[in-house]
Amino acid sequence: MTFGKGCHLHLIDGSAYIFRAYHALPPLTRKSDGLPVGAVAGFCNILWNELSRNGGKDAPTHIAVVFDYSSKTFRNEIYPAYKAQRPEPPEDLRPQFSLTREATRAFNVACLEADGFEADDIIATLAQQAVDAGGACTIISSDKDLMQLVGNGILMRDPMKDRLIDRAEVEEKFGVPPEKVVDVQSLSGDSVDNVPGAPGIGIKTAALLINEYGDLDSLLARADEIKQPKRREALIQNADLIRISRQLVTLKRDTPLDVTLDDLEVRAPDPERLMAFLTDMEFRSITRRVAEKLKIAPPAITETPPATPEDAPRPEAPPIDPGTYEAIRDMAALQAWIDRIRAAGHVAVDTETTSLDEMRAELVGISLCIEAGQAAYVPLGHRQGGGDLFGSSDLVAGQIPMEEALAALKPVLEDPAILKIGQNMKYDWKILARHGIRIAPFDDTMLMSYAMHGGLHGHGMDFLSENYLSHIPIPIKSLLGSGKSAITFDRVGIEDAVKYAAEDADITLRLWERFRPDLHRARVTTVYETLERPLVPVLAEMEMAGVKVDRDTLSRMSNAFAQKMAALEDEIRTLAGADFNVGSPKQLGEILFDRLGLPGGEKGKTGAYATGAEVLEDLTTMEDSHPTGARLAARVLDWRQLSKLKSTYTDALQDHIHPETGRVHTSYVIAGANTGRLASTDPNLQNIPVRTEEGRRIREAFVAPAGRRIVSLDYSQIELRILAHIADIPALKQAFKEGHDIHAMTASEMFNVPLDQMTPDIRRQAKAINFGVIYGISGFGLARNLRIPRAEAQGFIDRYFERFPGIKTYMDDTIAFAKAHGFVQTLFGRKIHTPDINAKGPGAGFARRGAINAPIQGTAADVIRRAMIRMPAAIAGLDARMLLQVHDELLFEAAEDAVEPLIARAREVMEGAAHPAVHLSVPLIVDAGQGANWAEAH
DNA sequence: TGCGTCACG
DNA sequence: GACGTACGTGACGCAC
Repeated sequence: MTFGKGCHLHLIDGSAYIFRAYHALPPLTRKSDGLPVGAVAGFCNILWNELSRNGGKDAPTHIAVVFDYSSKTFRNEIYPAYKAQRPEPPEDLRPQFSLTREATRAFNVACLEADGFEADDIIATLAQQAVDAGGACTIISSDKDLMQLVGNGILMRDPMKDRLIDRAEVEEKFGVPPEKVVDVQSLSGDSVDNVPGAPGIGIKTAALLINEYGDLDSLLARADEIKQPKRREALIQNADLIRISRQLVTLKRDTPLDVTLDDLEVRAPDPERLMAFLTDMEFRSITRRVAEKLKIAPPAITETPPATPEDAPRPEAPPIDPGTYEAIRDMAALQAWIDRIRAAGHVAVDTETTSLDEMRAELVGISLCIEAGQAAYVPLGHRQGGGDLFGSSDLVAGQIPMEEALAALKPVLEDPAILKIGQNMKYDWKILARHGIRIAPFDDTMLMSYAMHGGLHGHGMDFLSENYLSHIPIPIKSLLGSGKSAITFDRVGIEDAVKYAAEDADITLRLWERFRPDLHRARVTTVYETLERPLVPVLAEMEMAGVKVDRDTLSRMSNAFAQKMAALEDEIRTLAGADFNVGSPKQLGEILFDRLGLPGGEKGKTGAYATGAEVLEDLTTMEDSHPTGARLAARVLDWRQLSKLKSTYTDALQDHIHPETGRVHTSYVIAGANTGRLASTDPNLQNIPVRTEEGRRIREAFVAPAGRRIVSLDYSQIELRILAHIADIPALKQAFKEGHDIHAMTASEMFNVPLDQMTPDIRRQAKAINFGVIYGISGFGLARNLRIPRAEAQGFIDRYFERFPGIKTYMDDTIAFAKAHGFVQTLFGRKIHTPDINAKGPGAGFARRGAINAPIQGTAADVIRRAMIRMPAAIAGLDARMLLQVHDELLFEAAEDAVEPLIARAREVMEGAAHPAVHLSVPLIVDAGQGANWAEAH
């Protein structure tokens, strides 16, 4: 039904519901595992009451529940203090936010939120759309901030008092009609939300003034006419603040939304899905009430607490049998599946393509799964086996035309009320984005596993299936072959493809069913929902944007390197007196230590001499005793540097320039690094040289297109700042607050050297110690790094611990925590498991240092993830985009006149990224640069 | 495929 | 008392 005259939209203020439910009910926890669910129970009750209200003339034809997305909105850009001193939600409420959204979907009601906007803005926008379309709208809320909307077909209803709020009611509260509520609020301000207003003027006075002068602008223009001196001055002095206040309190009626009114049509809940949710929450009375109303038998709720998550009772699922999967070959069959998906409210999705490179891959088919064992595959791009010289060939018959199938699936994949489930969703998201489809909302089983099992094992589907479902999936090699004779998926026969592809969707769905309750039990729902899942579209957009790389610059550098290398090779062979492969460590070792008889040759476990940079650097100091060997070692070091730069960078990067975009598109691995860091692959753009002058020039090839600039922002000393906070070191915190040179301060403290007598060498030693602390310092490691005797290094460490005793306490406490729990945590709750922490032997050292480092490195990783997730909304409207992340640095490309505002906004987001979840006791500082290329910007 | 090496934070 | 060690990554070439 198209929304129009006679339609009635109900908009429920979900966030207000949650807080009301939370405060109205005693703290209630789920019996089996103690998960706090009181607010969810209250929310379900209110929502169910709302949905079961008897018809009548105000019965909704369309309905949605609207939530706040986060505490940071566009209003913070206008006025940073806005809602800033809002208290943190209580600890036992936080995990319930996501559950209420799940509840909303379980009731089959559209669940809306928008990054950068308040729920009130979405409500204002949809209400306006509803009346513009000739329909009516009822807002279910008692929030006074929404009262400005009342009138012209928009009503409010207080859900608690069950009372209508009409124009008269608003006028009673504010002393003015709804259209002038904004004017009154601008003057009176709001101490709870930190809206400044004019000091000394409350609602009563404000209404009086507005009624006298007509509206706010007239009032401000004629402020000097006010008789009372205090009021007059308050208005004249604070005219700007009042205008800012107006911007803050005025609800945005044109919030960008990805749904239309038609998407919000009332749908009956799917009894099975709703019951599954309610029984999973262990809500006895609501389950019974809902079951009665739906005329079904209420399922039993088991309350036996599981001994461990692994022993939790699992619902019976049929065995995985690829023989039962369906091939969807015509629109009728596809439509039937779409209907089933809509009824289920969720679907596991997997795309099959011709390549693992999302920017080059062509879509071949899509598999779908609604419940365990119920899976299907839609072949779209399968081709005849042979093909001509150019690899092109005809499509196999019996496939729905791709555009037609995608047009039918797009509304489902983008429907806010249908949850899409994937394994490594960033891949499928990018493939479908290239066909104009933006998947939302979604869950990702890989990221769920990462949040729960980080540090325990990998999170690829094959491993997860075998480990958690005891099922080994069909190997892709059995279809594609391997090596030179490997084929692409479009050449796989459709019958085989159905089995393989649909099985993947089936497995994904089963993993999701299993992981969903586990996520709550492991207390990592917030990590998953705030640090993992929202990163997917952000990274996908960055990867698709790519970074422009200038081929000519790289090519010229490659040629120059080749010439220098050839000259070095000649010299090396002359010095060696033999022809050998300089690139072979084995041959080089034999030349140095056997043929030339240099001392210090040590063979490793493979029987080869070690020839690493450290070994060669030692040899270069033997100019007196072994002049030939010393010079040979020096030349090899030079050659190695050039060889690295050429093979890994100037040559390889050229091969990664995309033929159509002319840009390099890396791929970030979200669930790769144990600590929460991202990893960059194909190519790795997180290790582009910078430490040597020659290497740094490679960054000149990373350029901005004409008229644009590269902008780089990076956190200054973020890990040391986090260490100072976590370990609570007053001296370090003080130094950061006052903006001192932290390494110099450390040196001064440790070596009793006044700051004005600091030498670079003493500072360098202190810097090495500071880094060593982050890495889980050892006397041996520090000695090797500083090239000093081990006893001396140990003396430094002892002294450091003496001066900063909190560091030692942090280390000991962290190890003890890891031994007791089997994991350590970041400030944001990310868990990093430490399975080897109780190991005996040399492995124990690694595990201990890893446990010390992980909370620090991981917290820094969490901070920049939070910044990245907020960044798109923060820079919306600027001609600028985020391109790369390098652990503590974000790289952007921007139009020249957008550079300044970009730096201002991005810096604010990055420096404030820990808020509001964590209040760091040290400031985070971000440095910024810009230029025509990365070398200039950094 | 494993190892050594070396690029980055 | 000896073991072996700074933390976290990915890509390349060689040797098997």
